[in-house]
Amino acid sequence: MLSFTEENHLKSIFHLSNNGTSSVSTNAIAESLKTKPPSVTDMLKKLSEKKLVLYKKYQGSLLTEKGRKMALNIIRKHRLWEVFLVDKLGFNWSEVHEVAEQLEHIKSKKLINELDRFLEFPTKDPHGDPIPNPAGFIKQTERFLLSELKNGEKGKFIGVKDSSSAFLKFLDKRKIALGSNIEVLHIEDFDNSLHIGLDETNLSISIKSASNIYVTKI
Amino acid sequence: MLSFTEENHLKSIFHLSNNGTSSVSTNAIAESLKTKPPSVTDMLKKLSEKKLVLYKKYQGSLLTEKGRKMALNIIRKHRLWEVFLVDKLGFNWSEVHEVAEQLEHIKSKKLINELDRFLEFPTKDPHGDPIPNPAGFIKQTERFLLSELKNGEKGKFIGVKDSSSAFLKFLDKRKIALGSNIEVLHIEDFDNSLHIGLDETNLSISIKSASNIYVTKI
DNA sequence: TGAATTTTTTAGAGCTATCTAAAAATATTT
DNA sequence: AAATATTTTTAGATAGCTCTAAAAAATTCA
Repeated sequence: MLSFTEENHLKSIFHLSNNGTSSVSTNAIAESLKTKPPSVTDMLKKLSEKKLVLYKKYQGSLLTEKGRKMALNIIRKHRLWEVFLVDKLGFNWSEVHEVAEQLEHIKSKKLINELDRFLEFPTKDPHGDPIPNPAGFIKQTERFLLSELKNGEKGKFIGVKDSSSAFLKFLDKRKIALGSNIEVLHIEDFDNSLHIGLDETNLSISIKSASNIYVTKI
Repeated sequence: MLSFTEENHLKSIFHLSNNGTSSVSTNAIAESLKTKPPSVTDMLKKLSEKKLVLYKKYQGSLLTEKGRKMALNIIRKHRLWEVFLVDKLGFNWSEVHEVAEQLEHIKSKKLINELDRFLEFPTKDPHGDPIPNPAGFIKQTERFLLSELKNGEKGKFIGVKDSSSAFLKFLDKRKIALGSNIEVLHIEDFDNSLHIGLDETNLSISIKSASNIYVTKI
């Protein structure tokens, strides 16, 4: 039985590691959990002993298959509760996260399976993220280039095609980050450049840039 | 913001004190929480500093009005979640307690008020216990133990005294459910066991069981 | 009422999770 | 490649909740 803190660390590592595929730095985990690096180091040792992460001093940490399954289970619970809050209780999608952060730690297999059934087996949460199945399998949603989206369509930024440092700096400067929601507001006729909505701001990017950005439709 | 442990102590004191009206012994609290008396003493000092209980060494403890309100709020949440689990997720009423024990500690006013509305403002939980309103007011109906009924009297089953899972299973097996109408047909002289009429069937139950069943007279 | 019993508290320790300050390792820059 | 900066770990401390063992107070009973 994992503690809340252990579960939160697993979840954080999962999110920071490209769904458990890459290695994550101690500082990144600390920042995402609003805690300090020494606390994370302690926890990594603990999770390593439980065979949930592979941890080597100064070398970052990587989820094991077991750890990845556990993280997916917590994420499954989090996202199902979000669906419940929005669909059944009328929460706004921006209000659900904090409450789901609490509900995701409730321990009861029956509860979560019955909730899943009650919600009629949803496949996406209110933010458009996929809900893992009970076995921890996550259906990869089809990805598109931002340049393939039509006027008015919305996408979530999930990756880049060519990850040259110049392009990554370009994205940083415009605050286009992994997970950003992007709406195509207008496509310019003469140069195919895109006017896009990003959080509260609007900006314009070239077709070349848009052809380098992967999104999932939401 | 109270911790889980603090909330559990308040709830325990409330239940042991006749709805917050009488004083409760340290040992009784320890037993009900499956913890040891020294832990309870520590907690009583803490709750006393927060003005939630009146505590004097060796004299037991009594909820303050503030403490009583807090206890009722936790009980409200517990019972609303029980209704949700039974009515919406199809839990058996003997399975809900353990999960509700976890759910009752979720902190979100909006969550519980929306849940209340979603459930259409129920007034009783699946065990027949009244659900306090948001202000902590609890409506009491006059209730009797089945063992207090005389020959020929009829009652409606509204709740149990001790809701141990063993006893709830006992009731399930005999199809004695909330709302069942029970008639006392005969009281056996030598062991005080009761012959009762239940819907279309008759059965016999021990005085011990009858002392655990609350009814309203009808 | 005085002795025995029970209840309750105190004292002291362990475990988890957190922190700050300082040391060690790694990465970056000139 | 050496100096500098950053990241990460270690060391040591604190707070919350728990325990056992022993002392203190209250209660029971003979």
